[in-house]
Amino acid sequence: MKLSKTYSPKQVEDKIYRLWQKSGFFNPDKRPAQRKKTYCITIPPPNITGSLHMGHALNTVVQDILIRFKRLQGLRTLWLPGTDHAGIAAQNVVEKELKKEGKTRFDLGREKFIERMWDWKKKYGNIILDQLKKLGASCDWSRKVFTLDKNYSEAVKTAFLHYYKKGWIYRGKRVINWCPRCQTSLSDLELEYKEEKGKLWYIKYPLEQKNKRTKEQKNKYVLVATTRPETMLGDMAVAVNPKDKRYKNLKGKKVILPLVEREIPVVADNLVDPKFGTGAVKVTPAHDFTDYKIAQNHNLTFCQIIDEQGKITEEAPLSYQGLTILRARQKIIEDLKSKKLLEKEEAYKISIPKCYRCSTTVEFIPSQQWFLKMDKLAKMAEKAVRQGKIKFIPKRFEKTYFDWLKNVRDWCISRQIWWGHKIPLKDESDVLDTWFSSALWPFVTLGWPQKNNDLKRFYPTDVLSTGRDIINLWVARMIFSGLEFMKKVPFKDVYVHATVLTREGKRMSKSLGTGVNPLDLIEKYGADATRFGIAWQVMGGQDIKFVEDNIMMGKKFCNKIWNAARFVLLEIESAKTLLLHSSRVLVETKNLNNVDKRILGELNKTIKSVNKHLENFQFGKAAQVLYDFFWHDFCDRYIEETKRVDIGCQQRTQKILLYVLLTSLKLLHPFVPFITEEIYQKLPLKDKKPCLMVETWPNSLHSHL
RNA sequence: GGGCGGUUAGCUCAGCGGAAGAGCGUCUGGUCUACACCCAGAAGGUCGCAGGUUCAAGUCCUGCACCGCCCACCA
Repeated sequence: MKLSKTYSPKQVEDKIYRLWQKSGFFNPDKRPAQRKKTYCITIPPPNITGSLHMGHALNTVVQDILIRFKRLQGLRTLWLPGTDHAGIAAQNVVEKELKKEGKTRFDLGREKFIERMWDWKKKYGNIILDQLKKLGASCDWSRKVFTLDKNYSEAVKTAFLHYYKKGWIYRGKRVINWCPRCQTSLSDLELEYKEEKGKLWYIKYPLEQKNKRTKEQKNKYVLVATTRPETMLGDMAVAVNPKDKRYKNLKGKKVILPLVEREIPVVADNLVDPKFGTGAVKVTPAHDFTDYKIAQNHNLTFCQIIDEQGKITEEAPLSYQGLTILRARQKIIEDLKSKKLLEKEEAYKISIPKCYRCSTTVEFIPSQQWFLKMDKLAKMAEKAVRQGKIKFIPKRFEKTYFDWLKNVRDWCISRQIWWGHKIPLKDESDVLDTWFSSALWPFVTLGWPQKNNDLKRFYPTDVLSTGRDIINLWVARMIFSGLEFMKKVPFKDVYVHATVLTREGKRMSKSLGTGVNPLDLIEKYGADATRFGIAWQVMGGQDIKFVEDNIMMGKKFCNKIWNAARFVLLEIESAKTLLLHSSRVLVETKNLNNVDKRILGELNKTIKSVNKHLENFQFGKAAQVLYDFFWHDFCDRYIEETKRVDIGCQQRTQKILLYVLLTSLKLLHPFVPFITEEIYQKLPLKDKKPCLMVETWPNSLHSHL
């Protein structure tokens, strides 16, 4: 029973984690004596390519606190873990490996390449889950799911065919986002816009001259402003706003598209912003979404001049064919200059769409793809939140969700990569957007489409905890999928956790070396200290500027807990037979002196406060309340008082010491599970549970104190 | 172009209508037996700026500035 003077996490953590795993109590079916009520969180499945960063750490801490809290309260608690196959992201990693060998995926062929993907997955795919264990995550590993498991694939197929039969999935040639490097389409949410310095070029589009002898018409032209002159090769019109008086006379006229020498009409459309540039814009239906709409409004045809490699197609004049976009741009500018058709150029800030997985500039090109109709699904998803069936915490993130749903376009669900779920139709070689399968996560993990026991018991799940960057990418799609396939929302609360930033308030970035590796923190301070320090900083959804000082505070606090326990164990050593039933509330309340009453009263307040804060996702507040009680009320005041106490009172004091310690351990356990478990294992209690993890959460009973 | 969040002690943050708080850091003192990753105590803030509401405002309202994030069809 002798404890070392300082707490050493390394001697405790792995041992305790093994103890938990051996107990089987992460699995709700193995845990004895619990209430019927369930509590379930399906983990946001990390990508198999991922390695733990501070965002994961924060999210893991949050979820594990909730799960352990509810488990102690006696609920049938399931935290279901798993990983995501991460289509493009994972494929890119293996393609990079291949590149080192001087090969591409096309050299291997589809089948071999997918074999290679699975090899990679087997080797590295579970690393991140092992890292979660280091943090103490109490997931039921026996239920672990991977989004390409056989059952999962079946479920995806079922879901696809369900939509297909309903007529909500259709195939069509549309302008889509295309990554020339990944060689695949991307959904709107898979783009990241980056602001760059660009230019705005003003180009003269000469008016068609029917009668060459009319002098007035000579040298007449429409001035058009563009940031992407190369797309002019595919222009099918020039458009102006119908209310724009400057161009009143141009209606019905035609202009000659420079360099191509093609005749194109001037059209009037409300989509044109008269304040931009000259108020007259070029219309390239094949390579711009707005232009595509304008083209539809005026029955214009396409002319695709950029291909899937990002090169100029044969639709363009010969001299430009095969050039890359940048080369084509240069040449076009030169050619325009020499023809004196370039009026001027201005510096201009421009937002460039980049592939969110490889940062290559994305092109807009027409392509044959599969789409999922969004109108009805979006309405369902919106309604569920409006009716309060799902709550966002903090509430303001509802807005992000509603705004997206309001304007959402049909979801392009086909991808031209190989790693993923194949579209389950004959002669289809495309795979589904990785988010199509992720969208089914909360119920497929529980067994859907089979109607098994887990699905019945645990769906709808209770909380989804996630970062704000995937509210639409993932959360919204889970919500409508849940409503469509289960007829019920997939979770009741969406907790949108803080973003962990650097001390300077910037995004943590691996490549810039500004990231903090949680594993380093665990190594340096211990898992409990890391958890407590992180939880301490979780305040009302506010972003966290990470400072390591807080982890140090966590470490000191752990040491304080350790030493308080040492003291209590020393104090009660003399009382050979013990003392407390772990489940019994206390001790008789007579014979208490004021010091006793005070500590028990404070303890009582602390229990109430911790309950309240945890129910409200106020992790930082709960941590601070506990810290304050344990350190100041218990250690600084009560323990110091007991050192002065008369010998006659000892036994009562011993009981209170043990009682307050035990109760504190229970309250602290969700935050610092390892150290509290380790101490619990050493307490002399009469009817000790096998683990603190499955003890009974304290009631706040002694209000009369 | 819209929207959201932030601006409080040297640092990171609580407080959101009634006498300025925590952790870390700093300083002073202490420590024979739980802990120096300790104890007792102290210093340190005209609560971003300017107006307004109120008996009373970090706390509510209006405007502005700076920092950060999100959305958008600025071609």
